[in-house]
Amino acid sequence: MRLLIIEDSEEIINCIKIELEKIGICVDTATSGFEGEEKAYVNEYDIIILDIGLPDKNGIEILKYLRKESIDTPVMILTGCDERKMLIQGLEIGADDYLIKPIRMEEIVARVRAIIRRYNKKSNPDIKIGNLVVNTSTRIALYNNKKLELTIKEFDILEYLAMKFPAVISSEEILEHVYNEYFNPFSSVLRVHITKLRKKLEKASGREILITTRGKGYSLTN
Amino acid sequence: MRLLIIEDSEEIINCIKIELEKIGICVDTATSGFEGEEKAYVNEYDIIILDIGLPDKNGIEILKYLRKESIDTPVMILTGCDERKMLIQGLEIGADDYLIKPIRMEEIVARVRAIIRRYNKKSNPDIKIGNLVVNTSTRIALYNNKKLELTIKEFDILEYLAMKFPAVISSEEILEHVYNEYFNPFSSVLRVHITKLRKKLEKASGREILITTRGKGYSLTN
DNA sequence: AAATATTTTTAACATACAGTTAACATGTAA
DNA sequence: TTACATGTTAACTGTATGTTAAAAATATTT
Repeated sequence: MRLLIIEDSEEIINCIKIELEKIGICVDTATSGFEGEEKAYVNEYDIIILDIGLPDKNGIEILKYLRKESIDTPVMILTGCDERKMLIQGLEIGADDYLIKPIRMEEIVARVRAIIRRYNKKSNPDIKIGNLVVNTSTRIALYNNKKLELTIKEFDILEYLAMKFPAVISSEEILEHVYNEYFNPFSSVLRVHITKLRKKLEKASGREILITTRGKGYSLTN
Repeated sequence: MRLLIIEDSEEIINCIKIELEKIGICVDTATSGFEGEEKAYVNEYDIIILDIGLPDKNGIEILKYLRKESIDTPVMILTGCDERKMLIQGLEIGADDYLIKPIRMEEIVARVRAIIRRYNKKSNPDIKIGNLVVNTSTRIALYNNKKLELTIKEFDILEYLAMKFPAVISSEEILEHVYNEYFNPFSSVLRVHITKLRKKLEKASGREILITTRGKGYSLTN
């Protein structure tokens, strides 16, 4: 689960980030409207928390821009009590929730969780590739209806490859989605996870499911 | 089992709360429409009891809002005898039951039970998982027809896992349904209860019944 | 109302496992 | 052959979960 906060106050950012990371959410941050738009455009987030009162750019503009680019990520608006008018506008454009500052942290956490829950319920969670079934909401993967015992990271990787099937996905892209923005591209974590995941898939299917295309990346077969 | 009452009369709230807590339901309360919406949005309830005649906000509005946010928790409407028209509306929008004030308390209890059963699509209150029987109305759990001596909290946890069998349920979700809104998600209570419950189940069955799936949560086997 | 027993919660510590790192191995393309 | 990309293994680290004992809260008995 990956989230973007667009908020100019470093203090607020830090509080939110710490709380959300505690519950296993991967948090990216942007301290200006432009940076926020950029990141929201380039990366795929599950939730965006958006401050309306940014110095360089109006939060409503950002929201409009996102919806225009058909980025339909749920957006939660942060607003000071003097910015109520904008809030109404925001809700009309399609924000999913709002919070008025000053904020209680538990409240942020509770609401983010609520959004995630609802989002998971709505979306159709099964991805099927041949005999492989990946359920994104229960986070269970089956091969020939037999459960694969995957760790969190292994599942994350499999899920991402399954979502993008049959594309060949580069190591960088996988790392970017499974980790937050500050991952180390020279680390060997991914190679290790790939090895383990590949073994589990091969054991369950008796054949090669996770394929390497040298110089390009990884993909699944059906 | 966790329930929310949205009702402006403190007196009625207290009566209902006391009665329902007697049968092991964990009750949250809201004395205004806004507070009710807020709580229903943030927390996950198994049932909501909703008064139609609230001072600040029409009960029907609240129900509409909930359904729009795809909160599909069963809702039971409370109504005075002069508010019949609204009742019809409520049922159309998707209320699950209604009661006309003044209310007999046994009736509330009976109907709440009925809703729980209907919601779990069960005609009798027994949940059977292998040799384990969990009776949600007498709150007695048997293994091989022998009674398990469980405390209230242990039973609550077992009941919730049994209701969701064979799913793996996260610690958070269990806490959210077994405790009221003021629980601390970083506490170790659940781990302690799980340890004790697990021991009792193991002693009665001679094998492992309550399973941990690291990173995901707990589940029962049959 | 006090004394006692039971249950629940807290907190400190123990353990097991997933995640990561790093060193080394292997394979492939120029 | 060399250089680089990818694979493998094993040790290390950090985090999630398990355990225990004692404190706090609650229920029960006297």
